[in-house]
Amino acid sequence: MAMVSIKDVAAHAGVSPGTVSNVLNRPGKVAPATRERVEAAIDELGFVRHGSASTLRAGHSRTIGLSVIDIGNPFFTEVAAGVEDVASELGYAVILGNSAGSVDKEDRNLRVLAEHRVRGVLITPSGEDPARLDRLRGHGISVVLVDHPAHRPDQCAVAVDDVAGGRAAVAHLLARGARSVAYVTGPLTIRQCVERCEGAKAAMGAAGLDPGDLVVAEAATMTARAGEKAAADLIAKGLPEAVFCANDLLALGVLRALLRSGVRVPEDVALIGYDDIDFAAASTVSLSSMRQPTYQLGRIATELLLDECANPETHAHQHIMFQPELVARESTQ
Amino acid sequence: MAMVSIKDVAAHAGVSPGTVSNVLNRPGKVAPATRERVEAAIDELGFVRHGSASTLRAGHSRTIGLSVIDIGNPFFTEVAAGVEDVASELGYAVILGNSAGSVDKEDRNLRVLAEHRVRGVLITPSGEDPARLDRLRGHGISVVLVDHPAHRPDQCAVAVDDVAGGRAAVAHLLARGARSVAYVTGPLTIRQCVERCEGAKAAMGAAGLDPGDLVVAEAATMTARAGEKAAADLIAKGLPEAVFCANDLLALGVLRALLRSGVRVPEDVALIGYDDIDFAAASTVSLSSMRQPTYQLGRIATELLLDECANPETHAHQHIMFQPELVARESTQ
DNA sequence: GTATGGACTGTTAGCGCTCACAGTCTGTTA
DNA sequence: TAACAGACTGTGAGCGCTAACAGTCCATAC
Repeated sequence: MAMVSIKDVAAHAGVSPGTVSNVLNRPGKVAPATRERVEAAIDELGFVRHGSASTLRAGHSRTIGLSVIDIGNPFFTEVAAGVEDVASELGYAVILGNSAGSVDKEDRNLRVLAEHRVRGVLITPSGEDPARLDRLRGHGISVVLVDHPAHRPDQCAVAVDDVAGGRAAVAHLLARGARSVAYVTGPLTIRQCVERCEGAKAAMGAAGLDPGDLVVAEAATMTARAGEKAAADLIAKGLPEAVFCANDLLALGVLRALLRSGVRVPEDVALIGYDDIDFAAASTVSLSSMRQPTYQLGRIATELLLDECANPETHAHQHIMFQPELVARESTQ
Repeated sequence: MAMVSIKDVAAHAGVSPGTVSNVLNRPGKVAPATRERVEAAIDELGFVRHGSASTLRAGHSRTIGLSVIDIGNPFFTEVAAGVEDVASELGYAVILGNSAGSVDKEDRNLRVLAEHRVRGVLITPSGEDPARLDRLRGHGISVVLVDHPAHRPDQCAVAVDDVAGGRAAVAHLLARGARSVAYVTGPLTIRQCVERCEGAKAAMGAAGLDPGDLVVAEAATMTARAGEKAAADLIAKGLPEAVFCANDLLALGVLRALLRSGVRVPEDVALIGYDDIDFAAASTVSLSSMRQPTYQLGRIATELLLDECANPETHAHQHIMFQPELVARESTQ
């Protein structure tokens, strides 16, 4: 309980506080014998550096912020795992912020991050207003966008090509012979949903079909339950030959509703999802999906961020755009 | 970029730095007119308090740590959501640590948390060595155990009764008429797996069966893939009438393997999982499971922790033990 | 006019650490 | 022997903020 400080360590090891600070931060600069003595003192006294004092004096912290839209979504969980792994390898702590889709909550979280003077922020923005992020940069906090294209050139961003993903998914359905396709989507306020839709229409056009014939069923949330409901609507209206869902949760819901209604997948209706979450492969009719390099997204974004922090002059901003990959399984066989 | 400090705000508003600090921390103590002037200055200058300086001087931060075993597991994700919600309501930031089941990594994470002088730590411990946690207490950091019984009386803990859960799950299977039961479990180094097993055996005994007849199939990980493999082994050895899985991921794997082998669920084999993750309800044969108040676990643990921080003298340590709840679905109908 | 008290506001001394710089000490060279 | 370089180590200022305390000012009472 007796808060042991660098001074206590110094006294115990018979050196000056500056030397203790050196063994902590620049161990090469201190004679091996001294270093060992200091390290022994640190162990004996159970000294732990006071991060705030260090941050205050040094002018920067060893902390980054991660702001995601929904920590309950396996997609973001995997991103977070990638972030956490890289950060922890490099001795950085991660402060987690969950915006839950609310721009207000996101703003509050960003404020907390700014107060902590985090070194940088990884964010999948909820809103489309870049000004809020520019404010962070005003505090010397670097920002890297995750699963979102860059707002500006002097900024890193790591994204996945959602238009290409939508195109590939629907092209796959059409290649199987389907001539009528429905797109079950989440709210069309979500950029990803819109772009996947664009891609889907492009694929229709490329196959000589009218893009306007794509049946779009918009669900309120991107959950399995919403998918079941959407499927019920489709059944009522008359089923298409194939269904493309904006994520796997929706697709699992659709799959379940179809099977219960006696519709065979893929014989009667082919089905493809998006994200390739673990459960896609594990469902009873295994689900075709568009795989995204989710964990890599987190890893690379973090590497870019920490490089930007470590080498502000030489750092080259990058806009990385991954291509999603088709994973064909039973549901489109 | 020009780091605006409390001093700049003071100068701009024509008051002293102490007054600015007062409007930040004790707004009641300052005259309304002055307060407004200061607040205007804060807005105009875009001032954001330097959290590290504040922490250093005040002696405590507004940050808590959360250390979980696997952020990829929906169970922990939901816990994290509960933690994040409460923390954010009270203006606390959450530093996330993922131990990935490694005691070493957990130790590293705890060290980072100690350096940050977090106010407290919420942890689902990987190892069973309480000494490591006691070291945190030595730095004045409160610890609340999550999904784990308390190590000591002067400590809060929030857990779920895993023995009762195992008992209820198997009792449910036996009540359906099953007379032979297999338990598909994760590594038996995991406390939860062991206790659910104990519960399962207790239920056998209570039904007049020999607890030693419980067939225990231990999988290397708690994933769907491991569940499939375990099911293949069971099929090879001869199927029991019912299967209890230590979590839903295992159960989904078992379900898939059984259906593919032409085994009907629940007609030929009844199946129950544990955790009641979203996908349990969404699987093709919907999965019976033991529901745990996961989100509440996170919320309540955080509330206890922050109460302990806010009222160290009056705070009463609590050991809360939730009871899991049986959710019967098609797989045990 | 003086005393008194209440309501604010200003002053000040660090919190624990880092970093630039100034010292010291040893061994080497002219 | 004196000068000097090289290798460490000590010194000290201060990062931005808070909280205790010491003013200041005005209204009221005597």
